[in-house]
Amino acid sequence: MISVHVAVVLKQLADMMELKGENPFKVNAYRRAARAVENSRTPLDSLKGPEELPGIGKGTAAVIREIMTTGRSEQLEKIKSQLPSGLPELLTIPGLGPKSIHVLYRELGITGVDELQQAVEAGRVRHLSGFGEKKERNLAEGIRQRNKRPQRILLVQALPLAERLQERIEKIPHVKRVEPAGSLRRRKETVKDLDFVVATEQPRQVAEAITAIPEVTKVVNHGETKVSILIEMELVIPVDIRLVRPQQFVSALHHFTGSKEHNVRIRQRAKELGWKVSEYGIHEPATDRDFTFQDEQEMFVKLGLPYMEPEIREDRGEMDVPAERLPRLLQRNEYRGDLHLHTRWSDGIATVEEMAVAAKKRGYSYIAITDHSQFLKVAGGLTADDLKRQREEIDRVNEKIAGITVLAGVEMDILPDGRLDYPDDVLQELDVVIASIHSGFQQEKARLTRRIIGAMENPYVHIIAHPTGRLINRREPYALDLDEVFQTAKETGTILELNANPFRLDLNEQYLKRGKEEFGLTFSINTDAHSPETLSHIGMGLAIARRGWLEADDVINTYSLEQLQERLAQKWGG
DNA sequence: GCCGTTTTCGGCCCGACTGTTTTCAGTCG
Repeated sequence: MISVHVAVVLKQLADMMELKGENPFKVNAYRRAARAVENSRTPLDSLKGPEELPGIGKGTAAVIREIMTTGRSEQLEKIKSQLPSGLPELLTIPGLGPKSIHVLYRELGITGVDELQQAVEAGRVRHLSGFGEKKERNLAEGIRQRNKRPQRILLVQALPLAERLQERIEKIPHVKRVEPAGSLRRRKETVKDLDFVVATEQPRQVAEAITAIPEVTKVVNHGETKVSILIEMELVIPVDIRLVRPQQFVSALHHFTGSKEHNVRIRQRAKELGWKVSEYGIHEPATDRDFTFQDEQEMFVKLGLPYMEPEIREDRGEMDVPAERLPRLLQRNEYRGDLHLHTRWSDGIATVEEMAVAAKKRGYSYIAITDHSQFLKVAGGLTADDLKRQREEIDRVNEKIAGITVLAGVEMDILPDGRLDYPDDVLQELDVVIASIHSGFQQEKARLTRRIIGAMENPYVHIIAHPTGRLINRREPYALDLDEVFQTAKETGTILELNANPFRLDLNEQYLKRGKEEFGLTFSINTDAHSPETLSHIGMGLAIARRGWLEADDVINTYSLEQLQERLAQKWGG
């Protein structure tokens, strides 16, 4: 985890140097170094030296070594002592960048958001060079927006909104094609806004029509080829729409799908080949020719690259590994069964049979019923005796319904003191034992880590559910030494879950990638569904798994029932 | 600060939009 800390410090250093007005290329060099450290398949302490990573030379390597030995950077401390501590937070105000912050600080002595707000209200900002009345008003609005702190929108909420809006735009005359792009297309766990690319020969007319959509509550920007609006459907969400000619559509779609970092690498690549990539196509200056494409595959081929799915376009190695090392990402139809489901026996709303029928409809070959254990009284946790009676019901369902196998399992609490909620002789009787934490979130890192590791060391515990306990926008992950957890998972053959609940998505994509690449771990993707409807959340889980570079072999839910049982049994072998 | 089958110096991804300027800087994605 040392790499994570080093990357954080390097990014801080870059931010502070930017505010100080350092050479932007120097600032960028530190940002690139931070990314290189973050995305390296090999952790820093396993390298001969930081210089092995691309973009890291003598200077940055020395800073990294310092952070690795002392935990801090003297250079950063020094800049921090020169610049007021409130400046970096000014960067979070939309429309305000390092240059303007520098002027505000130099001319008005502004060192924080509150002071800026006062200066704006007093009308002192408009007189600065490069500022004016309009800019001052925009700043006031920017501060308001920042203070509202718009939460990022969950992917599961954004997807249906995007679909509805897409249908709206498709109906506008002269629209030839419209597709969502941006982080939504890359399937990030949350999105800030929706991006669309529209193909049309009549951009002005179409732009007009878009601003006239009834749900549009505000037109933020309205240029020749770009419209920014606020849409109010179930919630208010910013939407950016780019209008291009039909032959430019594919390049524009690629460009606005991003990520920004991926695009930078793509353009560098093109430049090496003597071309220029923009949202309009590939330009060859030598011959003054322009290339456009029928689909994205064609564009990647032109650049001599293998096709990269939107989910991995993050500059997290996809541009650096050889084509054969790019993952064959997990597909929806490879997923054969959900291993973490609740029923009325605890806090679910459906019966075992109803869950089995719904799962069969989705084409699954098996499921596991894993209700809560006795400790979780608020959720109606089951006693050992309840489990026996539930097993009888599961047996009956298995006899009644053909074509799907229902496994008997449990989601057992790891108690606050680290003990497990059932003795081994109870666990031994079950097909699938999931262990998880629902209490003592505030405990210290060592203690929480020990609780999870203790559970993994039990020979009957197959899976650790939602390992970090985070809830997106609601609760931070609890303190955990994940390196230790990953190491123990590897040694004991314990499987870690990617919980597909849209608020959890836990493990997150970066942990999945690291767990796979550094530790060779196997994962299980489960919905934790409490109703037949929420079985559909598996889509979110699959999306995050793909963003974590997972392939079918990395996920036990793609195994046949036989393979699955064999893999679960490996736990006994240690 | 980093980097080099054109380079050890002079570059470093590209374009739209806004608001401030009268030809462009700053910000954003």
